[in-house]
Amino acid sequence: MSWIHREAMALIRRGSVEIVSESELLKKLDRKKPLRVKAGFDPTAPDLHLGHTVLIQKLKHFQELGHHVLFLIGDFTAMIGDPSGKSETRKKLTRQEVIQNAETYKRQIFRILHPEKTQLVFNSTWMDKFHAADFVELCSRYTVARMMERDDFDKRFRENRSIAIHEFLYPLIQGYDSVELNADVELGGTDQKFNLLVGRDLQREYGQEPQIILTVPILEGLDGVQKMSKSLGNYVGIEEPAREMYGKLMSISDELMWRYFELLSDKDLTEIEAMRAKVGQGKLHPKSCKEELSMEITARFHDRQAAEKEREAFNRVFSAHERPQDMPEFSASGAENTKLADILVASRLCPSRSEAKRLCKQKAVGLYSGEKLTDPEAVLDAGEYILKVGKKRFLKLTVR
RNA sequence: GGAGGGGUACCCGAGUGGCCAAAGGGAACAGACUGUAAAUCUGUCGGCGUAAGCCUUCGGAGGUUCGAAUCCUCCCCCCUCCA
Repeated sequence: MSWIHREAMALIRRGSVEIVSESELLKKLDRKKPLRVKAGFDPTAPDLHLGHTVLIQKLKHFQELGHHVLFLIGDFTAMIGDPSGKSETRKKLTRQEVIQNAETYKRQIFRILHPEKTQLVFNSTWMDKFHAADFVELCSRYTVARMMERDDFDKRFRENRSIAIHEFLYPLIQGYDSVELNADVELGGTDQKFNLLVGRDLQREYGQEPQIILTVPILEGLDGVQKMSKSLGNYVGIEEPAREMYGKLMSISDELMWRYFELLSDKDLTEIEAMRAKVGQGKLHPKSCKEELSMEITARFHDRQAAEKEREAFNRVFSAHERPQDMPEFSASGAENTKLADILVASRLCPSRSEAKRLCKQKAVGLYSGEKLTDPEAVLDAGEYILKVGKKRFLKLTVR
């Protein structure tokens, strides 16, 4: 292997779980032609989070190596409906919604990918023209037995749980997309391995050279246990404000921090290991590592300055226990409107009066000076206050 | 086509006439401890009301009853088995 390949392979391997197969990939690289690198996305969830970026970063690596990225939006697949799971059937999307979601995707992925090196494709482009006969033809290229090799199908079958016929079609269509695109490489999460492999088989069936498949890990969410997903609420969206992003990252556990370093950071793996060792020996405080991580990620989606600003704000509020420099403002006037509980609700610091009363009782409401306000019915005198609810909710209040 | 099981608060799940705003767990929120970490402990966790209490909620719509998440009728949805 030439040194150029060695370098390229190192970048490609980083953070990947499996490559099928490396030797085939080397052969493709040898031809010195840009590879066609495919990854598919569901158009129904255009709110990307850090979990998606593991894969997108990998696409970027390929771009940096001069390859061609095909960002596939599975709009045809999505229009049929949701395949797996017991969850409620996903509503069908209109053409209009798909286009709109695609725009959102573009806005989000181009925070990472190079727009000029990325080709957006929709599988409806070719699937809409697919005839029933074509479909039968496609189905004839694969067997039930092979389909049943997929873990979840096998498991569900053995447990007498239902498998809808169309669920078999998804891997086939996804695989056929690779045929249509003549993909050299397809990326996906480890949970996609089966589907990716079907792509290889189908390409062979249709007389193409099989694609290389590269799987990346599924990122754990903020809870450190379940996979990051919007519906579980354990995610960091890539379009979130810098403050949210930085704050969420600072709140992850130390253990999870290393995982995030490995999968999300661009930091050298050996450096990460060295850092981890130092923390283990007590020579380095984990918080400073976490700051570095949070800074890097926040800066990636915003910029260095914004990240720096949030680090300061964070330390100011939570370490030095000072107030943040910017906070929402609210003014109230008239005896009727200056009861504490009413102000808390009107300023949206609390969702309801009951909640406000509860928090008062729990000594969660106070002034910035430290004085606790435990009576929700108290009427505030005219003046300026800085209200604090819990640790992170602040309000600049003016009472007239 | 036949037989059966089920739909309960953000999620899982107990509850089969009043003691049910509804056990338990998870999530979340707050307090203590901290590095807003984790872990742990404590408390809260539908709304309105200072409170007594009132209102809304147990798939949907009706009904029985002094009183229904619980009983009856119809409807909608999910699942399993047999064919």
